[in-house]
Amino acid sequence: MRLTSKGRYAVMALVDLARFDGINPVSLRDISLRQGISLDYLEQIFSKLRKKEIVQSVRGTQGGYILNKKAKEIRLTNIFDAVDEKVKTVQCKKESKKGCNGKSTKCLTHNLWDELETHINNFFDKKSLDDLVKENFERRL
Amino acid sequence: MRLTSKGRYAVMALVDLARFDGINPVSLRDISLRQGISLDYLEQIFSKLRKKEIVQSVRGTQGGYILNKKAKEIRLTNIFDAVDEKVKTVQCKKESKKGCNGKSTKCLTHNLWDELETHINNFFDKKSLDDLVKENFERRL
DNA sequence: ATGATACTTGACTATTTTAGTCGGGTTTAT
DNA sequence: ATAAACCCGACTAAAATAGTCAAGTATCAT
Repeated sequence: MRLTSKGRYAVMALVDLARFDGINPVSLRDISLRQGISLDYLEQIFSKLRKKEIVQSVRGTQGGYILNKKAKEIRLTNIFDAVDEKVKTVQCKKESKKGCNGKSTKCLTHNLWDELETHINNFFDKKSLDDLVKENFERRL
Repeated sequence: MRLTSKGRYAVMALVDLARFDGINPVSLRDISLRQGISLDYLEQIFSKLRKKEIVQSVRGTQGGYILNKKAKEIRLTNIFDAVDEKVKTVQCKKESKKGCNGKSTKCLTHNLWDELETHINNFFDKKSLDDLVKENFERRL
């Protein structure tokens, strides 16, 4: 299982943004340069973040993005959700009446994968953007 | 992040095998039919499991595979490791002196991804094949 | 012996996902 | 006016995934 760049970049970019937040909007160009992420790709990512109301945009010169909520209230879950970084341990649709692999019953390991999914999501639920900024700050002392 | 079929199938197949283990070798054909997994694909998977000494093969008619260790001693970690299902949260090579994304320092969120990796691997370390067989048995009562 | 069953191996391929790129906008401060 | 920035949709190359396929070899039952 691997984390995709989109999810990773979204978090990196938001941590970067959060560190400067409250003063001026931060432009994607700056984030792109600091974090080494393609500007075009960042635009895609921030478009999603804006639609999910995690950030607000400021257009025009001197524009950029600012957080739309307190960093403490933004959790990894929210970020990943916004950019469609989902945790998927099974193929089978949840809604489907059928079991896994086209069988009529749930596969032998269905519960296991559900547990795993919960385990990972718990981690994402616990971490807020604020936590990340603070951890990062402490590391630098 | 998604779990690949290879990893999922490996675990499903081993749980299936473990339930019949101790009596006779279990053929991949049977596992294929019961679990709805392509026989050819199972052969690839079991080839890896055998090389990592998780199963033993018995050739010829009435042949198949048997566990090479006690189910209690086989952990998800071992299984995933055998079939190259790795947990990868960062792109950057561990060995590389350089940081992430070609920068000279570690990325702002490097610690986070390391933590996540550990969190997931802990889950895999705790679960043994025996646990899975038992859980499955209890569900059926 | 011989046929059937089952493991063994390696190469090949189609599909899907990922990770972007590209080209055109629109808005706004200076 | 113009440059800096956001905005949007379509396109594409590369990688990973999920298999398939072909040609074996070993062993058992008869």
